[in-house]
Amino acid sequence: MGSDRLTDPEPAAAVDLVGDAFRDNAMFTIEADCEVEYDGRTSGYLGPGERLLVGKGDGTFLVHQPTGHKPVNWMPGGGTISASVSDGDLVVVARRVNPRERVEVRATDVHGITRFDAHDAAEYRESGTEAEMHQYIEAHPDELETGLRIVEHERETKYGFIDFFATDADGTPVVVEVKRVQATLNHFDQLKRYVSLYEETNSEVRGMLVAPAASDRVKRALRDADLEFVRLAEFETEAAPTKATLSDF
Amino acid sequence: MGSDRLTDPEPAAAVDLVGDAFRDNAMFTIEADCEVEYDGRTSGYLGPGERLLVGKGDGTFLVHQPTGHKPVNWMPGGGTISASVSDGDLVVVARRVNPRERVEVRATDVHGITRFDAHDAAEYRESGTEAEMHQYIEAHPDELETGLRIVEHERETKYGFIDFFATDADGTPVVVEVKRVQATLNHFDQLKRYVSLYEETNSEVRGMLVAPAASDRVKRALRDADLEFVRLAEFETEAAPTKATLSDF
DNA sequence: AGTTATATATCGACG
DNA sequence: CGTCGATGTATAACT
Repeated sequence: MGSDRLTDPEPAAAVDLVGDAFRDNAMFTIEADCEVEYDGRTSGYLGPGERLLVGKGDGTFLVHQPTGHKPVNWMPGGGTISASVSDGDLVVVARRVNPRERVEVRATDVHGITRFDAHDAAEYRESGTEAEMHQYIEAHPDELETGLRIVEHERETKYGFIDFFATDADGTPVVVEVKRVQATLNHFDQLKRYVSLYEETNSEVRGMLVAPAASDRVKRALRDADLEFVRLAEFETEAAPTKATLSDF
Repeated sequence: MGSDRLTDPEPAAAVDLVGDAFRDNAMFTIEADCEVEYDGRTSGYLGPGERLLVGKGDGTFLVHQPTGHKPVNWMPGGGTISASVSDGDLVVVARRVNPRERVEVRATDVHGITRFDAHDAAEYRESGTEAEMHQYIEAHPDELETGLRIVEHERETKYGFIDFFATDADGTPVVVEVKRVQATLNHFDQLKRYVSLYEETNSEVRGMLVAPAASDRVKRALRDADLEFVRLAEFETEAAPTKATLSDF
């Protein structure tokens, strides 16, 4: 089918297109002058202006202003999208139940509306994630410290999961927390929580935060708590090496 | 001007529209069969399929699959969007410098492309945020505990910011951490970090986590650490009361 | 520009 | 379905 387009449609025609698209599991986009209201986890109101509305078959609904990465209002998938005419305006409502929330758009002027029956079976494949960093560490624990031996990966404790439970060359236990990005105070907190747990039974336990970088404040917090920072910036993945592309930087 | 639309355009025409739109600070949407490649903080590839592409004048670029709230690939604002023809395909590239990253879309079939010169001066107004919860607590500290007195809001320490520094009826200092949502282990960590700091000089300091709810695990962690949970679910805002709407739940 | 904390975070994994 | 931790998190506030 591809895409259907209405330019400057009557509200009733737009209502039909939205209803049909949602029923048929299709996407739609609307360029419109509108007001937006949200009610749910918080509540909010956006006065008149021109925005791009996007709806998907899974109930996802987005209101995009002319700038910014994030939609100003939205509804994640799982709910329903419906449309109606009210006082001569197109009104689109996206709702869901858990949590109970609702986005309502009143469009006083619909410039255009497009239906798009998109078919997409592909899945995004990504390299360089924290999961791959874990694989690398498991295969090369010496990169963190000579003689380090991984005992367990993703060990569960009563206060959460430890990335790695290891022992050093002397046999002292080491709790290892790994971050793909610059370490934050919250990451320090996480490590501290796990280490505190082990200190209840073994005061000799060490704690190691592994990340490509950390701010001075984080490093000081670690030092004050007798925890360690280990820099690990580069790691090779088991997957295919980086491919050259036509338009490199 | 409103919106311009090309249906099943030649790649060269699409290139012109994208280039003009970005130059003129306008939004554009493209329905296309395409492949996507990302390189930057990580790298990834998305095989052929039909997606909705959205570009904005600030450099924001989004690739939306038929389902899901989040774009499968994106570029936040601040960078540039450019288009070209390569091997007969429309290629759109969005880049930015800090961090250095790039999204490249190769569209083998462009179903449609729409330019939208959106004007929007309105700002979103929201109620029920954590900032309002802070205001409420500052005005009604007794809601947390009888006799509690707020000494300082957003106090900076060497380990980060404390939501409230207070004293109880006995004059004992109380560190208060406030969450608008159900408390998590990370929130417990945060409070623990601040309290630990004060315990260095005053072992009598109390720590209070204020939230609408907390899981059993979090409550146990708090109890084990001699910290307290205070439930605060409802609070009135200084702002206008909730308005009734045409389409209530 | 760097750091910290919030978010209607969303999402996925696991129990 | 709740809980927990990662995210190419983005974003705002502040230094």
